[in-house]
Amino acid sequence: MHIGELCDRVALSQRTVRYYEEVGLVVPESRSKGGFRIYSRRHVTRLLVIKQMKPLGFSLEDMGAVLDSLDRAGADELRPEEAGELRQRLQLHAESVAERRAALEEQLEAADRLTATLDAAAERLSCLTAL
Amino acid sequence: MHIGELCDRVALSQRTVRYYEEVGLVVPESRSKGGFRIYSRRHVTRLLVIKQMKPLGFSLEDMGAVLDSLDRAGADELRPEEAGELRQRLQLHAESVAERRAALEEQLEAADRLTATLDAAAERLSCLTAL
DNA sequence: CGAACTCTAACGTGGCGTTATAGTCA
DNA sequence: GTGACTATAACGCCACGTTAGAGTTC
Repeated sequence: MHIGELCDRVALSQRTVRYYEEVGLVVPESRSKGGFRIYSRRHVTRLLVIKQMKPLGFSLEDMGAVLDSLDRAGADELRPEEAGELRQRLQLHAESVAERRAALEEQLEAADRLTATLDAAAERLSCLTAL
Repeated sequence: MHIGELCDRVALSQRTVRYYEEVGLVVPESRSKGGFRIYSRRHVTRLLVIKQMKPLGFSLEDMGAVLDSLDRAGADELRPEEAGELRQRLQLHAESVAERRAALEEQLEAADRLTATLDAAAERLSCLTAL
Protein backbone atom coordinates (compact mmCIF):
# COMPACT_ATOMS: atom_id res chain seq x y z
CA MET A 1 0.00 0.00 0.00
CA HIS A 2 1.06 3.63 -0.51
CA ILE A 3 1.48 6.27 2.17
CA GLY A 4 -2.04 7.63 1.77
CA GLU A 5 -3.79 4.40 2.64
CA LEU A 6 -1.35 3.75 5.47
CA CYS A 7 -2.07 7.13 7.01
CA ASP A 8 -5.82 6.64 6.65
CA ARG A 9 -5.56 3.34 8.50
CA VAL A 10 -3.55 4.62 11.44
CA ALA A 11 -4.81 8.19 11.54
CA LEU A 12 -1.44 9.89 11.29
CA SER A 13 -0.31 12.58 8.86
CA GLN A 14 1.92 11.80 5.91
CA ARG A 15 4.41 14.28 7.25
CA THR A 16 4.57 12.35 10.49
CA VAL A 17 5.13 9.03 8.76
CA ARG A 18 7.83 10.50 6.53
CA TYR A 19 9.49 12.00 9.56
CA TYR A 20 9.46 8.61 11.27
CA GLU A 21 11.30 7.26 8.29
CA GLU A 22 13.78 10.13 8.45
CA VAL A 23 14.73 9.12 11.99
CA GLY A 24 14.72 5.42 11.16
CA LEU A 25 11.63 4.53 13.16
CA VAL A 26 9.36 3.25 10.41
CA VAL A 27 11.13 2.43 7.16
CA PRO A 28 9.06 1.40 4.13
CA GLU A 29 9.53 -2.08 2.74
CA SER A 30 10.47 -0.78 -0.69
CA ARG A 31 9.80 1.91 -3.26
CA SER A 32 7.81 1.84 -6.46
CA LYS A 33 9.63 2.42 -9.72
CA GLY A 34 8.71 6.08 -9.55
CA GLY A 35 9.80 6.43 -5.93
CA PHE A 36 6.53 5.96 -4.00
CA ARG A 37 6.92 4.41 -0.55
CA ILE A 38 5.42 0.94 -0.22
CA TYR A 39 4.11 -0.34 3.12
CA SER A 40 2.66 -3.59 4.45
CA ARG A 41 0.37 -4.64 7.30
CA ARG A 42 3.41 -4.91 9.55
CA HIS A 43 3.91 -1.18 9.20
CA VAL A 44 0.31 -0.59 10.23
CA THR A 45 0.72 -2.50 13.48
CA ARG A 46 4.06 -0.86 14.14
CA LEU A 47 2.55 2.59 13.78
CA LEU A 48 -0.35 1.65 16.04
CA VAL A 49 2.08 0.59 18.76
CA ILE A 50 3.87 3.90 18.34
CA LYS A 51 0.58 5.74 18.68
CA GLN A 52 -0.03 3.93 21.94
CA MET A 53 3.39 4.80 23.31
CA LYS A 54 3.55 8.41 22.23
CA PRO A 55 1.29 9.95 24.87
CA LEU A 56 3.32 8.19 27.56
CA GLY A 57 6.07 10.68 26.90
CA PHE A 58 8.58 8.44 25.15
CA SER A 59 10.86 10.07 22.62
CA LEU A 60 10.96 8.60 19.13
CA GLU A 61 14.36 7.19 19.97
CA ASP A 62 12.98 5.47 23.08
CA MET A 63 10.16 3.98 21.06
CA GLY A 64 12.61 2.74 18.48
CA ALA A 65 14.47 0.85 21.18
CA VAL A 66 11.28 -0.72 22.52
CA LEU A 67 10.04 -1.70 19.07
CA ASP A 68 13.44 -3.12 18.27
CA SER A 69 13.37 -5.30 21.38
CA LEU A 70 9.84 -6.48 20.62
CA ASP A 71 10.78 -7.33 17.06
CA ARG A 72 13.80 -9.31 18.18
CA ALA A 73 11.77 -11.12 20.84
CA GLY A 74 9.23 -12.03 18.19
CA ALA A 75 11.81 -13.37 15.77
CA ASP A 76 11.81 -17.10 15.20
CA GLU A 77 15.45 -17.80 15.71
CA LEU A 78 17.48 -16.29 18.51
CA ARG A 79 20.78 -17.28 19.99
CA PRO A 80 20.69 -18.12 23.71
CA GLU A 81 23.15 -15.38 24.64
CA GLU A 82 20.92 -12.88 22.82
CA ALA A 83 17.89 -14.06 24.74
CA GLY A 84 19.37 -13.17 28.10
CA GLU A 85 20.29 -9.66 27.12
CA LEU A 86 16.95 -9.24 25.42
CA ARG A 87 15.06 -10.22 28.54
CA GLN A 88 16.99 -7.59 30.48
CA ARG A 89 16.06 -4.96 27.94
CA LEU A 90 12.40 -5.89 28.08
CA GLN A 91 12.53 -5.63 31.85
CA LEU A 92 14.01 -2.13 31.63
CA HIS A 93 11.37 -1.05 29.15
CA ALA A 94 8.64 -2.39 31.41
CA GLU A 95 10.06 -0.43 34.32
CA SER A 96 10.09 2.85 32.44
CA VAL A 97 6.51 2.21 31.34
CA ALA A 98 5.63 1.75 34.99
CA GLU A 99 7.26 5.09 35.80
CA ARG A 100 5.32 6.83 33.06
CA ARG A 101 2.17 5.22 34.36
CA ALA A 102 2.82 6.59 37.84
CA ALA A 103 3.41 10.04 36.36
CA LEU A 104 0.08 9.80 34.57
CA GLU A 105 -1.69 9.08 37.82
CA GLU A 106 -0.14 12.12 39.43
CA GLN A 107 -1.33 14.16 36.49
CA LEU A 108 -4.82 12.85 37.02
CA GLU A 109 -4.70 14.19 40.56
CA ALA A 110 -3.38 17.50 39.29
CA ALA A 111 -6.33 17.66 36.90
CA ASP A 112 -8.73 17.10 39.77
CA ARG A 113 -7.08 19.78 41.88
CA LEU A 114 -7.38 22.18 38.97
CA THR A 115 -11.05 21.32 38.55
CA ALA A 116 -11.57 22.04 42.23
CA THR A 117 -9.81 25.39 41.87
CA LEU A 118 -12.00 26.35 38.92
CA ASP A 119 -15.16 25.26 40.70
CA ALA A 120 -14.20 27.25 43.78
CA ALA A 121 -13.66 30.37 41.69
CA ALA A 122 -17.04 29.92 39.99
CA GLU A 123 -18.67 29.40 43.36
CA ARG A 124 -17.12 32.58 44.69
CA LEU A 125 -18.47 34.45 41.68
CA SER A 126 -21.95 33.12 42.34
CA CYS A 127 -21.88 34.31 45.93
CA LEU A 128 -20.71 37.77 44.97
CA THR A 129 -23.30 38.25 42.27
CA ALA A 130 -26.06 36.97 44.53
CA LEU A 131 -25.62 40.01 46.75
CA MET B 1 13.22 37.75 45.65
CA HIS B 2 15.48 37.24 42.63
CA ILE B 3 15.06 34.65 39.91
CA GLY B 4 17.38 32.13 41.56
CA GLU B 5 15.34 31.82 44.73
CA LEU B 6 12.11 31.75 42.75
CA CYS B 7 13.36 28.88 40.62
CA ASP B 8 14.57 26.98 43.67
CA ARG B 9 11.14 27.28 45.23
CA VAL B 10 9.17 26.09 42.21
CA ALA B 11 11.75 23.75 40.68
CA LEU B 12 11.83 25.33 37.26
CA SER B 13 14.85 26.52 35.28
CA GLN B 14 15.69 30.19 34.98
CA ARG B 15 15.43 29.84 31.22
CA THR B 16 11.88 28.60 31.59
CA VAL B 17 10.86 31.46 33.85
CA ARG B 18 12.45 34.03 31.53
CA TYR B 19 10.67 32.46 28.60
CA TYR B 20 7.37 32.69 30.46
CA GLU B 21 8.01 36.38 30.83
CA GLU B 22 8.84 36.66 27.14
CA VAL B 23 5.39 35.32 26.25
CA GLY B 24 3.68 37.39 28.95
CA LEU B 25 2.75 34.48 31.20
CA VAL B 26 4.69 35.42 34.35
CA VAL B 27 5.88 39.01 34.45
CA PRO B 28 8.09 40.13 37.35
CA GLU B 29 6.81 42.80 39.70
CA SER B 30 9.72 45.10 39.00
CA ARG B 31 13.44 45.26 38.34
CA SER B 32 16.35 46.12 40.58
CA LYS B 33 18.43 49.18 39.74
CA GLY B 34 20.88 46.92 37.94
CA GLY B 35 18.16 45.11 36.01
CA PHE B 36 17.57 41.98 38.13
CA ARG B 37 14.02 40.63 38.00
CA ILE B 38 12.14 40.91 41.29
CA TYR B 39 9.42 38.43 42.24
CA SER B 40 6.94 37.99 45.10
CA ARG B 41 5.04 35.10 46.68
CA ARG B 42 2.26 35.63 44.15
CA HIS B 43 4.64 34.61 41.42
CA VAL B 44 5.50 31.44 43.29
CA THR B 45 1.88 30.35 43.47
CA ARG B 46 1.28 31.33 39.85
CA LEU B 47 4.19 29.19 38.71
CA LEU B 48 3.00 26.27 40.81
CA VAL B 49 -0.41 26.42 39.14
CA ILE B 50 1.34 26.45 35.78
CA LYS B 51 3.36 23.41 36.78
CA GLN B 52 0.13 21.62 37.61
CA MET B 53 -1.45 22.48 34.30
CA LYS B 54 1.50 21.81 32.03
CA PRO B 55 1.34 18.00 31.95
CA LEU B 56 -2.32 18.22 31.02
CA GLY B 57 -1.25 19.36 27.58
CA PHE B 58 -2.25 22.99 27.74
CA SER B 59 -0.25 25.44 25.68
CA LEU B 60 1.28 28.41 27.45
CA GLU B 61 -1.36 30.57 25.79
CA ASP B 62 -4.14 28.36 27.15
CA MET B 63 -2.66 28.54 30.61
CA GLY B 64 -2.44 32.29 30.36
CA ALA B 65 -6.18 32.45 29.65
CA VAL B 66 -6.99 30.22 32.60
CA LEU B 67 -4.75 32.13 34.99
CA ASP B 68 -6.23 35.35 33.75
CA SER B 69 -9.75 34.14 34.48
CA LEU B 70 -8.74 32.92 37.94
CA ASP B 71 -7.08 36.24 38.72
CA ARG B 72 -10.13 38.20 37.64
CA ALA B 73 -12.43 35.89 39.59
CA GLY B 74 -10.26 36.46 42.65
CA ALA B 75 -10.28 40.23 42.33
CA ASP B 76 -12.20 42.16 44.95
CA GLU B 77 -14.23 44.36 42.71
CA LEU B 78 -15.96 43.14 39.60
CA ARG B 79 -18.74 44.62 37.57
CA PRO B 80 -21.86 42.44 37.29
CA GLU B 81 -21.63 42.21 33.50
CA GLU B 82 -18.06 41.03 33.86
CA ALA B 83 -19.11 38.33 36.31
CA GLY B 84 -21.41 36.66 33.84
CA GLU B 85 -18.86 36.44 31.09
CA LEU B 86 -16.26 35.32 33.58
CA ARG B 87 -18.42 32.48 34.80
CA GLN B 88 -18.82 31.32 31.22
CA ARG B 89 -15.08 31.33 30.73
CA LEU B 90 -14.52 29.34 33.90
CA GLN B 91 -17.04 26.81 32.69
CA LEU B 92 -15.23 26.44 29.37
CA HIS B 93 -11.92 26.00 31.13
CA ALA B 94 -13.41 23.34 33.39
CA GLU B 95 -14.73 21.49 30.36
CA SER B 96 -11.38 21.40 28.62
CA VAL B 97 -9.78 20.16 31.84
CA ALA B 98 -12.35 17.38 31.88
CA GLU B 99 -11.41 16.48 28.32
CA ARG B 100 -7.73 16.35 29.20
CA ARG B 101 -8.58 14.20 32.17
CA ALA B 102 -10.41 11.73 29.98
CA ALA B 103 -7.43 11.63 27.62
CA LEU B 104 -5.19 10.84 30.57
CA GLU B 105 -7.34 7.89 31.50
CA GLU B 106 -7.12 6.51 27.99
CA GLN B 107 -3.36 6.88 28.20
CA LEU B 108 -3.38 4.90 31.41
CA GLU B 109 -5.08 2.07 29.56
CA ALA B 110 -2.57 2.35 26.74
CA ALA B 111 0.22 2.03 29.32
CA ASP B 112 -1.35 -1.13 30.68
CA ARG B 113 -1.73 -2.62 27.21
CA LEU B 114 1.92 -1.87 26.55
CA THR B 115 2.92 -3.52 29.80
CA ALA B 116 0.96 -6.59 28.78
CA THR B 117 2.72 -6.64 25.42
CA LEU B 118 6.13 -6.43 27.04
CA ASP B 119 5.26 -9.13 29.56
CA ALA B 120 4.02 -11.41 26.81
CA ALA B 121 7.26 -10.98 24.87
CA ALA B 122 9.31 -11.76 27.96
CA GLU B 123 7.17 -14.80 28.63
CA ARG B 124 7.71 -16.04 25.11
CA LEU B 125 11.44 -15.66 25.56
CA SER B 126 11.33 -17.70 28.74
CA CYS B 127 9.52 -20.53 27.04
CA LEU B 128 11.96 -20.61 24.14
CA THR B 129 15.04 -20.61 26.32
CA ALA B 130 13.57 -23.28 28.56
CA LEU B 131 13.73 -25.74 25.68
C1' DC C 1 37.26 43.49 46.86
C1' DG C 2 35.55 38.97 45.23
C1' DA C 3 32.42 35.11 44.78
C1' DA C 4 28.00 34.21 43.44
C1' DC C 5 24.45 35.64 41.02
C1' DT C 6 22.08 37.69 36.99
C1' DC C 7 21.62 39.90 32.38
C1' DT C 8 20.79 39.71 27.07
C1' DA C 9 21.56 37.58 22.78
C1' DA C 10 21.86 33.82 19.93
C1' DC C 11 21.90 29.21 18.34
C1' DG C 12 20.21 24.20 18.90
C1' DT C 13 16.54 20.52 19.59
C1' DG C 14 12.34 17.46 19.00
C1' DG C 15 8.33 16.49 16.54
C1' DC C 16 6.14 17.64 13.59
C1' DG C 17 2.69 21.51 10.31
C1' DT C 18 2.70 23.91 6.17
C1' DT C 19 3.54 25.55 1.85
C1' DA C 20 5.84 25.19 -2.89
C1' DT C 21 7.22 22.83 -6.88
C1' DA C 22 7.67 18.84 -9.53
C1' DG C 23 7.05 14.08 -10.65
C1' DT C 24 4.00 9.45 -10.64
C1' DC C 25 0.08 6.30 -10.75
C1' DA C 26 -4.21 3.89 -12.72
C1' DG D 1 -4.11 12.07 -20.66
C1' DT D 2 -6.09 13.70 -16.65
C1' DG D 3 -7.12 13.89 -11.96
C1' DA D 4 -5.59 12.12 -7.67
C1' DC D 5 -1.75 10.90 -5.36
C1' DT D 6 3.14 11.29 -4.00
C1' DA D 7 8.14 13.14 -3.92
C1' DT D 8 11.70 16.26 -1.96
C1' DA D 9 13.05 20.56 0.03
C1' DA D 10 12.65 24.26 2.92
C1' DC D 11 10.83 27.24 6.29
C1' DG D 12 7.89 27.83 10.68
C1' DC D 13 6.43 26.71 15.41
C1' DC D 14 6.52 25.69 20.46
C1' DA D 15 8.82 25.31 24.76
C1' DC D 16 12.43 25.44 26.18
C1' DG D 17 18.28 23.79 26.83
C1' DT D 18 22.67 25.54 26.29
C1' DT D 19 26.55 28.15 25.74
C1' DA D 20 28.94 32.97 25.59
C1' DG D 21 30.24 37.29 27.32
C1' DA D 22 29.27 41.12 30.16
C1' DG D 23 27.18 43.32 34.14
C1' DT D 24 25.20 43.25 39.32
C1' DT D 25 24.75 42.20 44.20
C1' DC D 26 26.19 41.95 48.95
